[in-house]
Amino acid sequence: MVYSASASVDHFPGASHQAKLTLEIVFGSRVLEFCHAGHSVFWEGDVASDAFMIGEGLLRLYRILPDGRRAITGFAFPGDVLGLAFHDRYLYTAEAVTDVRLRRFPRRRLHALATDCPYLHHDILRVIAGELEAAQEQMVLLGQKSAEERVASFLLMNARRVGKGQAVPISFDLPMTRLDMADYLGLTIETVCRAVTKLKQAGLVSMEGRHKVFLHNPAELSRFAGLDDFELAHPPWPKPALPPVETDPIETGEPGRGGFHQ
Amino acid sequence: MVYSASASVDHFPGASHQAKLTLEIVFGSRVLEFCHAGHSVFWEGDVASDAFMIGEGLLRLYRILPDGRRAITGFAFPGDVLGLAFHDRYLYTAEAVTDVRLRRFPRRRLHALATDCPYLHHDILRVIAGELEAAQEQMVLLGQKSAEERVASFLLMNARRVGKGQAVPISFDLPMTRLDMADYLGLTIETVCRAVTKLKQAGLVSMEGRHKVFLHNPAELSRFAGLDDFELAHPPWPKPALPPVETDPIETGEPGRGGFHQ
DNA sequence: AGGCTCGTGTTACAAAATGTTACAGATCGA
DNA sequence: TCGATCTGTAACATTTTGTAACACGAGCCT
Repeated sequence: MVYSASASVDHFPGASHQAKLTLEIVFGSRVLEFCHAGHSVFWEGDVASDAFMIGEGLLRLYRILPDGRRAITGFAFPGDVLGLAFHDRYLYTAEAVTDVRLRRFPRRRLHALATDCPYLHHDILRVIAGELEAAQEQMVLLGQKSAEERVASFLLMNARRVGKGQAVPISFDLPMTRLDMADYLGLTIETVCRAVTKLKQAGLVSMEGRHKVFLHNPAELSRFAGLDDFELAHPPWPKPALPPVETDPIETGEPGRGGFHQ
Repeated sequence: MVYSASASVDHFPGASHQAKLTLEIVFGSRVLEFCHAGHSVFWEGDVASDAFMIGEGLLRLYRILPDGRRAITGFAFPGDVLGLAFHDRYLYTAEAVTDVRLRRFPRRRLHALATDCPYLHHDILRVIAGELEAAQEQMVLLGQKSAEERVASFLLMNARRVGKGQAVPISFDLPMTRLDMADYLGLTIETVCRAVTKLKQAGLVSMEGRHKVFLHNPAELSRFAGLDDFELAHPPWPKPALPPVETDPIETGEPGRGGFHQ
């Protein structure tokens, strides 16, 4: 599935206590492998033998329904780590959108190392927490947002990768196709196009070719996307607690909106 | 936010190597706390100090968008553990649908214990992998499935909790309201009602009151839900690998559907 | 270079699904 | 029992999709 430049080298024998291992260090010990655009790194249902760290390029992560519908559950960018939180088998297929360079590490051994190294353990949790946060965000998007809000959110999500401090207009590439965007956002290709057109007509966005995007008013776009503000659209942390935090240990919770009384 | 029956007792001092700790054991050392229906265990944005294991009852887990829309990202049932994979703050509000009994354990200390105990470490990963799998499943549901498919999937998801081997008709309770179901499935109350009505008219489902469900033809319902079969609808594992697994280390990946050539 | 062709992207309009609104019936707790 | 809340149904409005036609751009061939 992936072309290996050479045999793997292993710098972490046995289970000795490693002082300050991190994912960066652990994966850094492994050879770079290559995967060409359109080819898969692994398939949904495969035994999840390895975890992967992306070095360069873009992966689409997807599942296929029995009748052929495709759901893209995420994209993997450089620096992302895949496969830490799986059961025995991969939950999705990972396919290269562009040519990809990545490194692999045996999943079980990675967790064995983590048992001996608090740094690595913490690093793994950080990655998994990120995955879960992304999944939550996506559930909100898919369940509650309109087509245009989804597209706006998607653009902002990608803008975030290029750094927040960047001057307006914020520009970046979208290497994936419109079909990828549609399958990720739970829309059709046409609806994605229409939404992009509206955002362009509103002067919030412009494009150069099909994959280069400019955001001319991130703040307004954020409001449009159902987010409070561009800066808050993503970590460090979205927004402060909704109501004041209750610290009283005795029976202080408020009934929520639409509180349930049975 | 939660009523504590008494002060907590701690059976796990220091960082000594504990041979066979599990989540069950660790949480079992803590007192039962209570949270009444309609009240919250914690709020989105709170500092995530504790993890929780549900003893009895049902929680709804949700986030609120700036304009007031509510997205339920999941429900927590007895035996479920919450809060293992968070960053510093809770990603969602956890609110009791029914009266709930649960136990808490400091999150950081839980992970510290896991560093010394492979059993516990494995147990934590198992839980997190389950969370992520549920999130993936939900993303597919919200992004790709029709209203009726979503409701059918939801019923099957709940049916699974009562055990697979049960005789037809499979019966179980749905303690949550229609609004909860709607906010979980990305629909309105009315659409949920319409879908339930259609399933009843098709003879696949019947109800007794609003919260008791009977599934008369789980296999057919599964097909209807966009799943292969009821038994395969959920773990042990959904379905076999899509194509035969590739083991050749040299450049063997097949271009996927809609392969991208740039 | 010119011109073809194929995959991809865009737009318009009709069709379907879902959301809204309104109201009647059912359920549950006080 | 009552009242409040939740649920179910129907008519209508809106959003999204399906279909189809056409535009664009990269690569290929001559």
